[in-house]
Amino acid sequence: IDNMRTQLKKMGLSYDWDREFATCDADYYRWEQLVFLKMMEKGLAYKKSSSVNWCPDCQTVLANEQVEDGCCWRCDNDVVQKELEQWFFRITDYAEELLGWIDRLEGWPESVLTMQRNWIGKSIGCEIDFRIDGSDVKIRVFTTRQDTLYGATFMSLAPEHPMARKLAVGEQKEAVESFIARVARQDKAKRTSDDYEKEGVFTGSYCINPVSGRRMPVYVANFVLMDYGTGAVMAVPTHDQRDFEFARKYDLPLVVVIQPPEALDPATMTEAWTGPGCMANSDRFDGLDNESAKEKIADYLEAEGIGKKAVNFRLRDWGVSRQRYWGTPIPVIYCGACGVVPVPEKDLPVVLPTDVSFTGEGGSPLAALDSFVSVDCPKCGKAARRETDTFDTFVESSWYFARYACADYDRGVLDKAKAEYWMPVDQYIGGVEHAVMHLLYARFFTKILRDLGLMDVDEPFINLLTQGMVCMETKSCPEHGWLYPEEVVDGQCAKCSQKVATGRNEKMSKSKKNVVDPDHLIARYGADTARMFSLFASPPEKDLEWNEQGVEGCYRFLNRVWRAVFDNLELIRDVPPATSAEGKGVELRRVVHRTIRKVTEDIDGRFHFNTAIAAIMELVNAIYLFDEKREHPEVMREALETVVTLLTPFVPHIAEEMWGELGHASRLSTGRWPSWDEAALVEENILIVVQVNGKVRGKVTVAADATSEAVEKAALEDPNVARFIADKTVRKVIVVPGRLVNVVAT
RNA sequence: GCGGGCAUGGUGGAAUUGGCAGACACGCCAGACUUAGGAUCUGGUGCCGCAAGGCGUGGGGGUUCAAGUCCCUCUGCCCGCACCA
Repeated sequence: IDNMRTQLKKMGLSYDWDREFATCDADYYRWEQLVFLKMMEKGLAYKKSSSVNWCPDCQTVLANEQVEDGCCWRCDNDVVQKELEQWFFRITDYAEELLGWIDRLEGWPESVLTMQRNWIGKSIGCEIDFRIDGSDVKIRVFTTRQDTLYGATFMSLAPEHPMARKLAVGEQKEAVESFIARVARQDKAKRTSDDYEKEGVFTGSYCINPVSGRRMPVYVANFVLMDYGTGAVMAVPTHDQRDFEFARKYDLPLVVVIQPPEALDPATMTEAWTGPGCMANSDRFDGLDNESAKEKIADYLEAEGIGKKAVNFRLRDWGVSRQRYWGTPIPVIYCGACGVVPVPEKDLPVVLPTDVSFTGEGGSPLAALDSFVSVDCPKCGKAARRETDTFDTFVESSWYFARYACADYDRGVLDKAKAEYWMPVDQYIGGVEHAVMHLLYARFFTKILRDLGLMDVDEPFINLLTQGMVCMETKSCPEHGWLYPEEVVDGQCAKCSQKVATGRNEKMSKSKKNVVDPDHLIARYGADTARMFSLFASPPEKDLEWNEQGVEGCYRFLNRVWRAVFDNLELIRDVPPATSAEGKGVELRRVVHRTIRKVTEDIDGRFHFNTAIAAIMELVNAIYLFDEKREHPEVMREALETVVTLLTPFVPHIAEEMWGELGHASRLSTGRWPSWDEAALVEENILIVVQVNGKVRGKVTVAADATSEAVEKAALEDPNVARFIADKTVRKVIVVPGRLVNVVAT
C-alpha cells in the first residue's frame, strides 16, 4: 500500500487522501460485519450445506464466478466439488430487480449489460408434475418448451436427484448405483467440457405424461444438472438436440409435435427441430402455431392442476465463506446449546488476529488459533467456538466506494446526508474482467444497503468506463524464471547473463512479472511525460500492447511547449491575451478556439485523451508556424496561455510552472476551464471538395455564406473538374453545404 | 454451440452524424544550423507510376451521387457464457 501510494503521488494523481482507508482496516470491515448481522436478521445471509467449488491447493471455496475453465482464478489449479456448510447471500432474491434495472443503466457499455443479462439468465416457462406409474409420487420438471409437452417420450434425472436412487428398481438397481457413483467421481470441469459424452441409464421406472398419457421411461442422465431448474428434464427428442442424441443412442421413441413447412419424419430426422412450426399430435392444440400454443398450454396446465407458470434464473446465491486468512472474519459464534449465534453488535469488530502462524499448507490458520476460536457464547455464556471462515474479498469491494464517499466515521455504516449528496458514483472505471463479478455484486450490495435503510440509492454507478487490458511480453530466464522488464539487459538475464526467452503478449500480471512500473519512466522523463505518454497511446477502452516506443515523442513535445513559452516571454510580457484579432491573427485565434472546443469535447464524457492531446499538438505546431508574432503579441499570449491551460489535466506540474512564468500568481489547477469563443471560430471562406462521380477532382474556396447555386457554379468552373466532365453529360450535382460537391456525369 | 467485440500505412492510432481515409505521434528519408549531434528547426513519407492517373480501411457481394462507417456473406483473432431443459 505504501509503495502504491508513493507511486500514485509521484504521478501527481489527485485523490482526496484524507478519505483514504484500507478494506483490511477494522475501521472498515467492522461496518461490513454489522451489515452482515442485519442481513442475517432479514434472512438475506444464511448458512447451508451445499456442493461447492473447492480449490485443493488454496484449501478454500470459490464462487462460480471465480472458477475459470475449471481452474482456480488465483492459482490456476483444478477445482473440485465438495460438500460443505457455507454462508450465502441471497442475491437470487434480487435477480428480477438486478435484471430489470439493466435497461436503465444507460451510461454502461452494452457488452457489460449483455454479460450481466446472460449471467442472471432468466427463463420463462412452466413447472410440470409427472406422476410415477403405479404410485402417487410425482417428479417435477421445469421447461421453457411446454409447447412440446405432447412430444415428451422419456424423463431424464440428474444423478444427484433425490429420486434417482429411489426409482431404480429390479435388475436396473445395480446399474443406476454404479452410474451415479461414476458420475460423482468426475469433477465439474470435466462434466461440462466439450467432448463429454451424453450417457444415461434406465431406472426401470416409468412416469406418465400428464397430457398424452404416454408411459415414459425414467432415465438418469449425466448431462442433467441438479442445480438448475428441478434437476429433472422432460425429454422431447424431436425438438431438443440433447434429447435427440440421447434417444438415438438408447433407441427411445420420437413424436413430432411441431411441424415446420417441410414436414418432419421421425424415421429420417437427423437432428432435432428447434425452430417454429405448427402444432401436431397435440390433441386440442393441433394446428396452432407453437408460440401461441405456449401460452395456451400453460393456462391449460394451471387450470387442470398439472403444472404452473414458472420463472427460473441461472443466477445462484452468492457463497461468501472462504477458508482464507486474509479477509473479514464472519461475525458468528457456534454454541453447542444455542446453535448459530450472531456476535452482538456491541462486540464488533471481530478483529482479524495477527498472531497466527502460516503453515504454507493452505487452509485458514485461524482455525488453529485457540485465542481466536475459543469464546464464550454471547447467549448462554458457555464455551463456544468462533467461525473461522472469512468473507470473500469481493464483499469488501462491493461497497467501498460508498464508504469512501459517505463514511459516517465512528458512528455508523454510512452518513445518509452524505450519501444523498455523493451517491450514486458519477463515473466508475474498471477493467472489463469485472463485468459479472464485482459489478454485479456492487449492484446487489447497493440494493442491500438501500433495503437496510442505510442509503436511498438503487444503483451504484451511473456511468461505467471499461478500460481495455494492457498486455505485455513475458520474459523468462532458464534459471531465474519470469523476469521483470528491468531485469533483462540486451536480451540477457541481469543475474546470470543467460539468454532470455520472450513469451507472447499477455495480460499484465504480477506473477508473470510482465508489468509496467511507472518509476523508471518517471525517473527518466518525469511524471508529466509518463502521464502524457500513457494517455496519448490509445483511447482507454481499447486493449493495448504496452510498448515504450513513442515516449520520446511526448518528452520532445513538452520540451517544445516549454521553449515556445520561454522564447516568447519577452514578446508577450506586457500584453494581455487577445479577445479579437486582425489579419493573420484571426487564423491563429481560430485554431486556438477550435482546439479549446475539441479538447473540451474529447475529455467530457468521451475520455478520448489521445485525440485531445493530438489537438493541442496541432495548436503548438500552428504557434511555431505563425510568422506574424511580432505584429500580434496578444494573440501569441492567448495561444500560449491556452496551450498551458488545456495541458493542465494531462501534465499538471509543467503546466503550473509555465503558468507562473507567464506572470500569473494564481494556480491553474484550481482555476477555470477555458471556454471557446464562437465568434473566433467563424470562417469567411471555406474549402469545398469537388468530386466527379465520387472521386475527388478539385477543391474550390467559396464564401462561407455562398448559396448552393454559387458553390455549384464555382465547382463546375474548376479547371480539373471541367477537364473530367468535358466529354460527358452532367446528370446531377449534389451540393453538401459547407463540405463538398459531387458532380454525376456520364 | 450461443452472445459480444475487433480487423485501417513499417508502428500506436485518427476519421463523434454516410461526405477529402491515414489527423497527431513513433519510425524512416532529405535539407538547414553546428567542431559535433542520439539536440533543434524545416520539408517529405499508404501502395503502384516519370507523369497524368490508378489502386487502397481482413476477403467477396450489395444499398447509395458518395461506404472505414449501413446491409448480406465469408475468414481470422480476442472476450464472456457454455449440456440452463
